[in-house]
Amino acid sequence: MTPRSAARTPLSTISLYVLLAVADAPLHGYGIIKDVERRTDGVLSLEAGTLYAALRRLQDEGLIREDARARPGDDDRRRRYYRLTPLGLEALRRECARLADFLRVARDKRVTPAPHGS
Amino acid sequence: MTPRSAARTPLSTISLYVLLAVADAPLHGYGIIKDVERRTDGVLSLEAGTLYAALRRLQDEGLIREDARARPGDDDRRRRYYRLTPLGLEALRRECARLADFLRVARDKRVTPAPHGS
DNA sequence: GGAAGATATACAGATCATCTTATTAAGATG
DNA sequence: CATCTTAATAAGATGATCTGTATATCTTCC
Repeated sequence: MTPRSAARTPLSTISLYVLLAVADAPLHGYGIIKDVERRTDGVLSLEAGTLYAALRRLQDEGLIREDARARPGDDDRRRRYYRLTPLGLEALRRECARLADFLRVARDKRVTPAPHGS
Repeated sequence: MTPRSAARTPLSTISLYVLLAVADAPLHGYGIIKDVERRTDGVLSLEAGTLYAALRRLQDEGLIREDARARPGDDDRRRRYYRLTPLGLEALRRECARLADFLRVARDKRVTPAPHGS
């Protein structure tokens, strides 16, 4: 435990969406592509080559891992399921904090409207 | 190149921080580097080559433009000041909305703690 | 006023993530 | 069985970023 090794930061936009896609439940590659597409309204549409390369890197960095048991017995046998590791969750949280900081500055600079009174 | 409404999306992390740095007032290249470094606590430290290449791209896309008049008369003459264009502000706002969406999903998935309640 | 060091921009080459395209194969549809 | 969609993988191209170097200016100090 105590995974002190910091992942490369900041993570790329694609990596962030991949981590988010598998944050609550294991998901397979093709499902991740569709999940990201849907969540971003098509703004970020991952090509297969991009996604599977990213999955390999994220595995190598220990942020996700394959979870063969996550696939139901009656599911498509080609599917390979991935889940977030504790290290991956930690990285995702750290990046979320960075994004929140970014938005806070944007509000201070009047780029985005303040939540309530200005 | 007549930059029409849609900038390449999503913008890279570096581009986002550059746009944010010049969002409220014109700033010169070296100042942008220091601004980004400070804001991210050193997580994102731009090399000079990276920054000036990014500035050129952002100019080509019409998201920023050089503003010679922004330099005070008694200021370092080497400095070249850049400011956000209306198109750049629009792009930055759109990206902020995307980041906010991302964080909303992260909260829903219990990656980050909810602000309050629920 | 000359040397030294920090500031500021620019450019060239290398690296690596992402894009593009193609291939293979399993599952679904008719 | 022919075809479409789903699913994963690989190879080559592209392009953003990284590394290092060069050059010029400004500041400081002796």
